[in-house]
Amino acid sequence: MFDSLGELKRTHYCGELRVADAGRNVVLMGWVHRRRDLGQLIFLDLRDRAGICQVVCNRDQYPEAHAKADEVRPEYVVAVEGRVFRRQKPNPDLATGGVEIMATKVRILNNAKTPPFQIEDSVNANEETRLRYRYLDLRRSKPHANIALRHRVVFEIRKALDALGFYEIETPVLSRATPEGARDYLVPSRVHHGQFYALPQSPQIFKQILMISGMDRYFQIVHCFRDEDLRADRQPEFTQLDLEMSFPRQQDIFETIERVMERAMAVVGVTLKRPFRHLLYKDAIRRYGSDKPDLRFGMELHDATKFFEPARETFGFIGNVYALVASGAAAWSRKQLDDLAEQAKSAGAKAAYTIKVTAEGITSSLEKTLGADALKEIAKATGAKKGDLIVAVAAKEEIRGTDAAALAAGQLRLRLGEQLNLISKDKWEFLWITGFPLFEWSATENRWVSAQHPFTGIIEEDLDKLEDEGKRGEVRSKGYDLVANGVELGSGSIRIHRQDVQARVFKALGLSDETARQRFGFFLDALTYGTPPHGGIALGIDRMVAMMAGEKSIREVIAFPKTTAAQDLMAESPSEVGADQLDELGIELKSKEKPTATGA
RNA sequence: GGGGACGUAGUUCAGCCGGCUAGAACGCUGCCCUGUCACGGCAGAGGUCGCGGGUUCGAGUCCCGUCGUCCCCGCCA
Repeated sequence: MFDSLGELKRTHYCGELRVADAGRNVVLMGWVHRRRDLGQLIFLDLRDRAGICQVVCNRDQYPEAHAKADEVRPEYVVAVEGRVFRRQKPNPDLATGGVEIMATKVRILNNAKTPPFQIEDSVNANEETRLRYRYLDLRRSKPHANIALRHRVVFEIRKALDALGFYEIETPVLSRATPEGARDYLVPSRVHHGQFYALPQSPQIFKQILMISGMDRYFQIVHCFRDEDLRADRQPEFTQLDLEMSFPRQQDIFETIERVMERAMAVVGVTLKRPFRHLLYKDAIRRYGSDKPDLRFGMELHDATKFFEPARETFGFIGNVYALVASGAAAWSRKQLDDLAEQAKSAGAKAAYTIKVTAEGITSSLEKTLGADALKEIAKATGAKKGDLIVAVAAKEEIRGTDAAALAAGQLRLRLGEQLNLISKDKWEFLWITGFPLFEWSATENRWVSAQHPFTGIIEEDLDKLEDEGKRGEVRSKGYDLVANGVELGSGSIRIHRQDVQARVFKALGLSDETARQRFGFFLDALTYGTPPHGGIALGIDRMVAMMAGEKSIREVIAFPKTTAAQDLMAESPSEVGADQLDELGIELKSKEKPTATGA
């Protein structure tokens, strides 16, 4: 039943044919999307990556082609030779709907089992099935379009950076473990038993060394690895646009990225306003309760602490109180208010205190405690209008070094923005966040840790605070984040290029000279041989493309993603390895799990 | 590590307070059909109700455990 391709040459993609092609002899190749058998006539919808085209097989005119079409089933791979005809009854739902192919020859190049789900965007298969048969899933137009979009975005990024004089340089995938930060993926060495490579969490040190090497401008579209639990926006291996420049002002890095983003966004027809907005970290927290604020809507936080001061003990709240104005929510039902209280709690608030501003006046259960005048003042201070609901929150618990109440209010702001439909889907708000603290307090480790990584530069006037334990939380870094629509797309910094400053940071982090040498010795050595001022950034390609594609999960823009249990359902990785392989690596398993009755 | 949702034909799902000989749609198989395009018509096949245990006269349904997928918290410099 199978035919060979022979000398047959494809002339067009199925999806490209138009009325202007009528009269042409063409050869198409693709998958049988659907077959409609009317007896004398068989219609085949032939599909390839460009789209779908209808093929007609007529028993009277071309009996052999018809006989082949009779054998064909969905997802068979076929070649069709024929002539393009203008259709008498066009199909407006199809890009190629104005034409059809009268088949003179049909060749069956391969058969196919009945697929577990139909290759059709409108047919929902659950993600587990889709991932197990990812090759079939990717035949569908939406997943295909996402992967194609990713290609175009990455290609534009490469073109933009090439135009700006960047070299694309590959850095090692087998490297060394860096105990700071996320858990490493380790690869055992066969040659050196007991020693391990680590897969890079980022090429951070290598790209800085490339600056020391005089490469001046480096970039890489690079896979990075972190052995941490997964989320909709987190995979164990993910792709970054990593770049680094020598002798840059912060402004130069911003301009570079803004140009790159401008070209990338143009792929989906979005024109970005340059330059991007800037916001200081402390202002982002104070005004939006987030270090990655979504600026597609307003609803800024109002500091209402002083109004709530008389109730501090009664309510037993700690820290500050922030108020949000939910416009039009004064009319919310009891159930909606209950939901709001629930959401406030899950956002980290102790409770949600509400004040209704209506034509009849200002009403709230807070009146007893705060007094009617205070309510009026709050309404005035927040600018609430009639019909609005003021929601005030305090933090559930204190978090050292951060304003927990602001963060809770920020979370609530996002949910309210969504509920009140304030977020327009086609808006794009990019901004830079700067002025981050260099250190943050780690409650689990009970010490100061780098907010970003230990090579982040320091604002000069704060250098003196490095040695002052009490002021460590006040040291500002030269780091910056790129935020778009409330999503952190990337972060970077001007780096430390002086070894004396680097040594002081390690000391402030509580790393002894010895430990620092042990972990970063080769890098510290390199720093001493004439390191230029340098800085850079890394952007998450998966998140970027997911946003552009309108997808919630980055799995939708990764060809072969892993599940939340870090498995590849198609390739069935990770997998056990043979005893001989382990033996070669000098590895002995501690205990081998007995396969369960239900096991794979 | 913790919390939540889900798991029933190939697929997506329904199955109420325990009575099921487990249904629907799509898909699949065979036959018919010259203008279909989610073709249509007729006939048919297809199930370890994720897995294990328990309660019960009786379990898809209730209970316990377990496995898997997804979402969230922790974690992710």
